[in-house]
Amino acid sequence: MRMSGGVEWAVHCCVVLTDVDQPVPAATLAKLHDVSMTYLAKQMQALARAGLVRSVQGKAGGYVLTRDPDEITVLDVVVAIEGVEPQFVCTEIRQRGPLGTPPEDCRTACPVAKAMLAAESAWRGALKAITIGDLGREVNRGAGRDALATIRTWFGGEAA
Amino acid sequence: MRMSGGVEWAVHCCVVLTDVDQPVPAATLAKLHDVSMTYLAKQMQALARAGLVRSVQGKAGGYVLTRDPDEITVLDVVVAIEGVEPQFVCTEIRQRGPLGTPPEDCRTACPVAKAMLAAESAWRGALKAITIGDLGREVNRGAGRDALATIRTWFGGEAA
DNA sequence: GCCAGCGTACTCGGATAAGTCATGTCCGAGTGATTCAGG
DNA sequence: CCTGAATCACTCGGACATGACTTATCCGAGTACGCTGGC
Repeated sequence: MRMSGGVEWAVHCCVVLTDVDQPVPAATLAKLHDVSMTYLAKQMQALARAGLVRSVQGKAGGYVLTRDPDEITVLDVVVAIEGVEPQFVCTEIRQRGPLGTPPEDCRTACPVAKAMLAAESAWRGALKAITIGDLGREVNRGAGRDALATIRTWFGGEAA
Repeated sequence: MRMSGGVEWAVHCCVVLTDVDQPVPAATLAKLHDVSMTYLAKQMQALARAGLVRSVQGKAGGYVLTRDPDEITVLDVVVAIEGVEPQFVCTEIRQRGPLGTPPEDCRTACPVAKAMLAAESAWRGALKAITIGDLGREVNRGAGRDALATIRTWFGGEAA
């Protein structure tokens, strides 16, 4: 049950996209983080499909956030990359086998599934409570300076 | 990020082992749930390695819980099957690339990692709050009868 | 000096291989119950 | 009838194929910019 490593890249990319006013190409994002350019492109495509970022084609193209960073939760990014399928899927074991519970007695969810889904719900709730904007502010606070502005300036240098 | 399907089997097996007084072989557990006997054996091995169940060899052998069902949390079972590795591993992206944060500024954890780990912690907390004993009682309550006793009786018939 | 058209270079996007892990299976080692002979 | 050991059948345990998914990559489609030529 390991989370895709692409999620970490995607979240970081969203954070640095917080503070830009022009599209940033995937190649620049890859160079900034020193990761595989083509694979990161794949993650950005997923973000675009999910509607979190907007892709701009052409010479000065790239990616831009579609809405305010405070309106994008970490959960949104995770779901965009990992998909919407829940981590636990109940296969209704209780209905199988010689002593299987008859379907008419299965009005309520299987207790095992309930426990798993409750935990998953707690996980989602925690991810939903944090926005990309929060992360950006915390990055700046932790660095003791406006790190995002530095990156934005560097973006300008790369574009030129 | 899908959880192994074996976890569901393992939890159900632990629940039915709640109420037995003699070892139950993996073959019987597989027949009860109508699942692959050999693969379920693998899961039971993992539970034994984790110390949740005790294996008894020989003719009347099988598996028994090692401690009170109320002392075994669902998290214990999940960890036994899935392993202890966290679902999210921070690769310290912030330290890489031309604008990487210098290590001396990385005293505190990366905000992205902090968010992910907080969510994972919430997930673990929810799983830890539910015990195998809880699930057994809920199964009986949902069925409106002592379903576990029925299974125990059936175990006796299988052994004979 | 201004405008239209064209070429170009840069961007994303989906389709395509390789590696890794979960899934599913098999056979050998070990052990407790049974059985059977002897006292 | 009791005791003891040898046998036997049944159990677990780890080593071995298979398939799906994540990871990583490539090439083609599309578009905005910049240049050139004409007005």
